[in-house]
Amino acid sequence: MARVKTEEKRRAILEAAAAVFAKRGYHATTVGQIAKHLDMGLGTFYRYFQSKLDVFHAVIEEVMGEVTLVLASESPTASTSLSEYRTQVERIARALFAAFQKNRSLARLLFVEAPGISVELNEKLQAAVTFFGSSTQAYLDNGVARGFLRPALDTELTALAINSMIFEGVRHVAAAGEATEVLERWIAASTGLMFEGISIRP
Amino acid sequence: MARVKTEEKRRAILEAAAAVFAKRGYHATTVGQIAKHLDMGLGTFYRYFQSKLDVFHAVIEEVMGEVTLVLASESPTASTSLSEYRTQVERIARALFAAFQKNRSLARLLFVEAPGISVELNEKLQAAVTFFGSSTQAYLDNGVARGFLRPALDTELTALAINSMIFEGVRHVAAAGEATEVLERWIAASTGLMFEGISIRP
Amino acid sequence: MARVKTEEKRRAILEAAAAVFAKRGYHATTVGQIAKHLDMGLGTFYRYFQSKLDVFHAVIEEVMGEVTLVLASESPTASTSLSEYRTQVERIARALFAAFQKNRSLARLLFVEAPGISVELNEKLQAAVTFFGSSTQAYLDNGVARGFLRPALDTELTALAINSMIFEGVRHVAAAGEATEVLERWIAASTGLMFEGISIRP
Amino acid sequence: MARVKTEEKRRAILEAAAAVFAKRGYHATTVGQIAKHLDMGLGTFYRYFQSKLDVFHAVIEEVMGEVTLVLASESPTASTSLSEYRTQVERIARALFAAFQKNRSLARLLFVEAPGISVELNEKLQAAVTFFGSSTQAYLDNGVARGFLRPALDTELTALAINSMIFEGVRHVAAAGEATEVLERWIAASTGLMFEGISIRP
DNA sequence: GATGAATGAGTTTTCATTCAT
DNA sequence: TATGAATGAAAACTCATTCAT
Repeated sequence: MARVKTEEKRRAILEAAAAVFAKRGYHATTVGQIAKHLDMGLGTFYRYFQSKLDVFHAVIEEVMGEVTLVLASESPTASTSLSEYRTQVERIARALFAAFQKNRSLARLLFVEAPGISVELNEKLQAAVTFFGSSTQAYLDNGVARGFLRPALDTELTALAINSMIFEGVRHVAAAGEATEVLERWIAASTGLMFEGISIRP
Repeated sequence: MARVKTEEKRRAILEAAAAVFAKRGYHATTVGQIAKHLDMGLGTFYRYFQSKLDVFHAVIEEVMGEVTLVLASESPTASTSLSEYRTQVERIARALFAAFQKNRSLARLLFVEAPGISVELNEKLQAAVTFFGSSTQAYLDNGVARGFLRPALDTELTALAINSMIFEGVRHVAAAGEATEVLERWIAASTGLMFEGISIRP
Repeated sequence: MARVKTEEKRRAILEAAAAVFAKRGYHATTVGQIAKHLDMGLGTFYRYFQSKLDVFHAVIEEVMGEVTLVLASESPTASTSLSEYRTQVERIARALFAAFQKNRSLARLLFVEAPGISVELNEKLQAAVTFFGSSTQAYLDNGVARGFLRPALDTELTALAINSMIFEGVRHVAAAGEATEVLERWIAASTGLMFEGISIRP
Repeated sequence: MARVKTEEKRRAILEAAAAVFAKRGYHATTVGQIAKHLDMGLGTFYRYFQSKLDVFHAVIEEVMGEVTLVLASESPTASTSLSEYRTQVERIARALFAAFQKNRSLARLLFVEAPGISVELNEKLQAAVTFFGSSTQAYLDNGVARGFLRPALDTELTALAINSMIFEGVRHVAAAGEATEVLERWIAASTGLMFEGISIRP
């Protein structure tokens, strides 16, 4: 039971920290502000997290976990045709947007704050980007193998380029406030670019 | 003569600052480190820049200036055919890579550190991103008007998506050390994606 | 209980600050010296006062409060005869001397340091001087109205002149160390001057 | 000739320093400001004065010198009657007011800034006050000896009380801007107080 | 477990003074 | 003699972290 209570409190602190970090940024946030956000003693914070950096790591991991969850819910080899894959991509994109839509500032935290905080964090971020890259690459490889994507595709780097578009989309839409319309336009534009390119078809 | 010397010293401090900022990040950098990097008294720094933030602004503006220079050297309406435009895009990409190749960490500074430092700086960055966006959009509009790009193109958002790919490329190649080979692969992959998309042509 | 302890500590810092300020002057005093005076960490000071200027304001207000208290305990219209008024003046003078006797250097702080520190403080001081002036003027007006003071008296400026004598007396006696004798002489001299003037009576 | 030029320059710096000190106060004044006031190199200052404190001492001595000059132009034993002495006192008061009227802020410098700067300066000021005291006392002793002042006068402390009135008058009139009227009222009020006291004559 | 007072290392910034030109 | 670039000591202030209650 104490276990449960402890876990709950840790979770509460984590969420308060995420909120304050998202609002003020890592450096401008003080541990005192996080504590006050919960009407909690300053010292209590240190019973649940070792340091300010520690809770920031936890927040970032939480966010990365959600992204991972989205990716894990889809299979890279599920699609057998172009249209299936396109549908799958749109589904993934929407899920990612939704994850960040909950708290738009989290995107800023993840993409803007985090890499500048510590080498360790930056490496973790880079690892995640690489992981997302190989994940996307697996989808592309599947498409090439099944013959519905171009055979000459440099799947490794193309995967990175696609991911950058997706994450930029998250950033952009997150910045655009109430954004359902922008979201739809972004998905249309980026999947259009991704699947057909910009040049006119012969 | 004093004028010249002063300008030289200011430049030297600017470059030292850029180096240290790039290496350690804004917050982890102390003015003392910048001074020590030049074997210079701490107070001397303050003869040339008003504050740590001041020199950081100057560094960022310097970098943005170089990017602007690259874009300004090309005309959005110069290309009259698909192949001309594709050549132009590759030329711009190479020039951008070269600009950041001088000091690879500058990309990190610009894209990762800067937005989190001050509201003013963030706005400046956002303005630049928007500007680069409209610039790219002008190229796309030209292509649509001349009939060599898809007529249905959402040129505004597609421009942002393309830019995100390009800047991610800069980041990626910059991170890859000695990188001529990676650069060529990136350019091939991203222009391939950009012009033809990933799907097999009917 | 914490409330009480907090108030006590604040008071202790206030008194330590008064002592150091009185001894070394505002500018020559460092917050570190105040802290060391109490064998206290530097940061602790900033838990109780916002800044060095803040604690100085508090010290000055404390001193001005004591003076105001002395004046408030007497009524300008109480005296109905010359001898009553003379007794009242001596009583006020003694009370003022006593107030500053506790810590002699406070007079220096109030009259010498304070006006040069900040515009705000100077205005507060000027307001106090003006207030003490009108207070004294009320006593003089009472005496004129009751017919025991000279009818032609310029009560406004004469009040200021009298006050300057009194405060100079405070300063002088404060500077004279163990001073009962000097105090008595000063009171005799200044009330003699005040009531009879220096010229021989016809 | 060089001698003369040197003396002139020193004088110019002295006056510039007085002006800036008077305007901004000792601590807020920087040596650079004094130099700029003369369109002069910063280093040049140090060819004429050893330090910032050095020039401040010189400025204060200059002001005290003027006061001394006023006192020296009168003789404590010159007056042989009450009316002669009263005329003499008014003459001295006017001369003192005139000396400070040239630059009103000098009064603030002398009475407010100076005592807080250094122990040495404070002692010099105290010595001056004592000196002015004995000077005034000599006048009073003369009056008592010649029989036109009260024989019981405590001439030492009465002298200090009178001086405090006079200097407070300088301060007050100096603070009152264009002040001929205030000056006349002050002289009337303070000499009235000084010679006749406030009580009605029997 | 909870608290919050105490701490002091670490940073930015100023400016009197020096000294090479 | 004049200059002003260079210097670094000194001071205010912040805040993550500790620990006694």
